[in-house]
Amino acid sequence: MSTPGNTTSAAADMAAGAAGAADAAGAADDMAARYEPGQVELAMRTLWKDAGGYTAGGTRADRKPFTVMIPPPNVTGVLHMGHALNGTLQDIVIRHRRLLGYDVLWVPGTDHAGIATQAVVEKRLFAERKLTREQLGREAFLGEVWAWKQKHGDAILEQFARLGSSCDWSRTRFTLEPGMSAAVREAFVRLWERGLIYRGARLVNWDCVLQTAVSDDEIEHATRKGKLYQLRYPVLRLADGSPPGTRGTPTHVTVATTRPETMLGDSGVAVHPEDARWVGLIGATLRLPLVDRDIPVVADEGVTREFGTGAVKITPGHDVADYERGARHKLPIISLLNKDGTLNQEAGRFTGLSREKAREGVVKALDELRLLGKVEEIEHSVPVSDRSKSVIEPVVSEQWFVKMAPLAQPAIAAVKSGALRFKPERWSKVYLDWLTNVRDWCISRQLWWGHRIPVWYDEDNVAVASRTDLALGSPHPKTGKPIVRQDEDVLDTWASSWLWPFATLGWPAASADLARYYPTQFLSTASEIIYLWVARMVMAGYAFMDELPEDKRCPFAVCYIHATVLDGQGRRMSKSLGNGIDPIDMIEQYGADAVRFSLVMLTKEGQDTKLSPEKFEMGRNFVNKLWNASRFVLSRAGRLPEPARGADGSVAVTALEDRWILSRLAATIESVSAAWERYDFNDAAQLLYRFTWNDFCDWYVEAVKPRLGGGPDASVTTDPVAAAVLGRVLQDLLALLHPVAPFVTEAVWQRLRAASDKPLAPALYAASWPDGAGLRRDERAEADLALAQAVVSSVRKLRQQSNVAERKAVRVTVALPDEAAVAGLRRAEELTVRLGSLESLVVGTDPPRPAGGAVDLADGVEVSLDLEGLVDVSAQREDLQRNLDKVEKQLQGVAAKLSNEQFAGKAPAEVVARERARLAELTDERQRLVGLLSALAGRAS
RNA sequence: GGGCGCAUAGCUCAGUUGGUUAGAGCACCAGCUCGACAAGCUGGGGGUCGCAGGUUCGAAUCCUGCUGCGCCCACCA
Repeated sequence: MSTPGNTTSAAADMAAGAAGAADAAGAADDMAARYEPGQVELAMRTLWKDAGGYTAGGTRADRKPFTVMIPPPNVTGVLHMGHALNGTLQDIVIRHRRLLGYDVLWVPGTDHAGIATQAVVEKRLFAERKLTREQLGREAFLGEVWAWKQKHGDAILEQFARLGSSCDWSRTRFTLEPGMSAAVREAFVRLWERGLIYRGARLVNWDCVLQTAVSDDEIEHATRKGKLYQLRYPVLRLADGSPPGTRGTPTHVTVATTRPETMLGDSGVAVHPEDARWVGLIGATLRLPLVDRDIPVVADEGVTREFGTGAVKITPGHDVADYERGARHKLPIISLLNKDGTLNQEAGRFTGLSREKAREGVVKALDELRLLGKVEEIEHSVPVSDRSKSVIEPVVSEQWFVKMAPLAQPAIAAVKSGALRFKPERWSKVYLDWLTNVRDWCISRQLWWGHRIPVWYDEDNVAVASRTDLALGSPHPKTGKPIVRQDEDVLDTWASSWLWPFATLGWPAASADLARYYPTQFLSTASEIIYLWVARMVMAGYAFMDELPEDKRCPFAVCYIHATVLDGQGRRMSKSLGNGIDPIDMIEQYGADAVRFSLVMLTKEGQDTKLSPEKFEMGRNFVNKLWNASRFVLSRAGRLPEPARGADGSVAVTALEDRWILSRLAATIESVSAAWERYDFNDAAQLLYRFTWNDFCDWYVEAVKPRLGGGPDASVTTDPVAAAVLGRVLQDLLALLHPVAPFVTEAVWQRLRAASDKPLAPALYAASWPDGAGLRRDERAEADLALAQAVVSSVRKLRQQSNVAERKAVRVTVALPDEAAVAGLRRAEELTVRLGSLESLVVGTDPPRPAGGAVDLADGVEVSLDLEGLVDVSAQREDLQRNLDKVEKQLQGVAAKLSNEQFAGKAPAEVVARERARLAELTDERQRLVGLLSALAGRAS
């Protein structure tokens, strides 16, 4: 893969040039011992911005496109941890694909969030100027909202940028801008033409504070304390006209309700048709108290006999279940409420009262009439508006609806056919369940901030939808009569955001962007908007992109549902609880890379995660480790030459540690590439963490130190092979880490570039993904080095156990299980001696053990230190005994397994053989440990 | 009421299709100013994998039930 030199920009060159002078030693001069994220982030953002490389198309117009649409945050919003996580995941995908050479487009933008934004501005207007929107008027009020949007609306995008998000800022969109209006109107009119839009009086969720209808998906259910009241309605006459009490029938019907004031709007009572208690009353007429209305008793299968008294009052105007029940029995709908939640003239003497006052009044009045039964304290669930937190009232109101069932079909098929895949997969069930039971969508909102419904009426109230504005007085396209008004309402916010994947690309115009970047490949979002947004976008894709071939309509191929970020106690982070952790605070405290890396390390495939500020230390420490390792390489390795290649094209190295790290690098490139590709973000981060910290820093850098100049021994000069390997590993490592930690990797890259003899891309973000060229797995090097690691670790342990200073050279004898291992350790001898600070190393399958000394035995590797009486006998004994206990226990398990005939008969031969070998190893190890312990006992006495 | 998820070391979490000795970070203990890094280095201790059954030669892993916690959906008034 070639480095895309064509993305070179003068600015990046300049920044790179400034970062390091021609002499390599200077590359690390300006690197502080502690990584300072603030400075680096500012500099890198400037570099990226000036380079302009986030803009899609351009010199990459010949590449394969890869598109991601940001879930547009609300303009009113501030960045929270969910955004930070989601922004990080999307940026990882985008940066990874950019490095792979794709023409990536990540479209940023914001959502006008009708209700939320209007509420914020209304609140401020009242707080600052004591004005309501009605006092200001529609035009002036909208002016206020726009002014507010201009001033605060981009704050959240700026916060995304601080996180390092590499969005194409030149394509920033807003759901209420003119281009979106054209899309919204086109979509509305098309639905209208297809007969999928209708207006009707329906029971809707009414928010009495915001005075608008809200959709089912905008309400939440809160558990509140309340009372369950029993009300007694007197029987007026039975079905056949006979008086109450005839044939032993009850003289009153007792019903229960948590909202007694709604009884004013009752138009019937329902009982189960087979309920013995009430069967005689079916068809009877009741006299509804307080309003003296005559209402029937009807039989309804839907009534649960076991619940309460088995009789249910029916209030079709203010209860969803009753609305349907009332419709079944053709009962009149009585609306009791004004828009603000006060009672209207239907409420008789309670007219004008608030819901709460009316409730008190009704209860008191019924009590006085001795028609109030039992009153119980209960906990029940109450619908509450997401936005205003006020109790939602179901009310009957004229609204616009979209018929959803036809739109849902292709969206269901998309998941069933695999055109759309959820990750984690389980969310597809949630998505499908909603779509298969989808209800019609109430899309009108009684707000001002939003897309005005493109419907006009003539003097007879005949409605028509239009792509263009119809002037007052102009002829109605259907009736020819003059247009007298436009619909006052605006559309639900989601009626614009469901068009996001293509409206942002210019639809309904046939734009080049739309042709090139639709459909997108990846969408990452929160589970809570699967219904509100994800499902609707898929429906919209199939409904409006229908000129595209079937397989190009689905707006995204993968929908990744990210983890929910919870606080340290496992609660949702929310403003009201005040338990949120501000990502910007964290970025300032720990750095953007640390925030990104920590979030990815902490969230495994959409599993909810508990977060507390200290968690970011992990990322900060890691970034600092990488920074310092880089600082070391740049300051000690001198110029970094391009590694020489052998005849077979592989990097030519002979030193064990070189072969080993390149082998580990090959493995890491492969596994990390696969993990990013699969969107297994956490796996990739874990792999990178281990490779960077354990393989590269702990072992390779330590192993290679003596081959580098600039150290304590002035006579040592840098081995060019070591420098080449260091350069190569660092270069690839930076690229591998760049998607998750863009700032630090770019900052180091700029310096590496200055120190490297190989021509590197002027900026890492536009460089190329490591292709593993010249690298290969070297199993023998990995095995040999593992032996060295085992011996060195044992030596260190014995040193501590015996209080021998770390750098004091010791004589060591190692006994290994077989000749192959002996040969392996001999190949790693030089390294072992050096890293273990050994004076001498004797290796064999059964070498003569030093007379007195400390011994460690693990995994068949027996390491003895010749210490001549320095041994702390009790510590040794304790350690060996603990070891022996463990071995005994394991031995028992393995022996039991092997003596089980079933095991030998049924387990695969390979497994049985492995167990046999294990038995032999353990037996040998036990024998040795017993011997060592008895020898120790002899010495102690 | 229905659905989904979680329960593994003191804490936060990994643990692929069942198969040698269940891992990491933090915390803890002990020792380290060694020329990248104390945001560090080295070593160590710590888990009957929520409970009870079942399937299997073999279960943290698969099945059933239970308990606890969380989320989503739902018109039991």
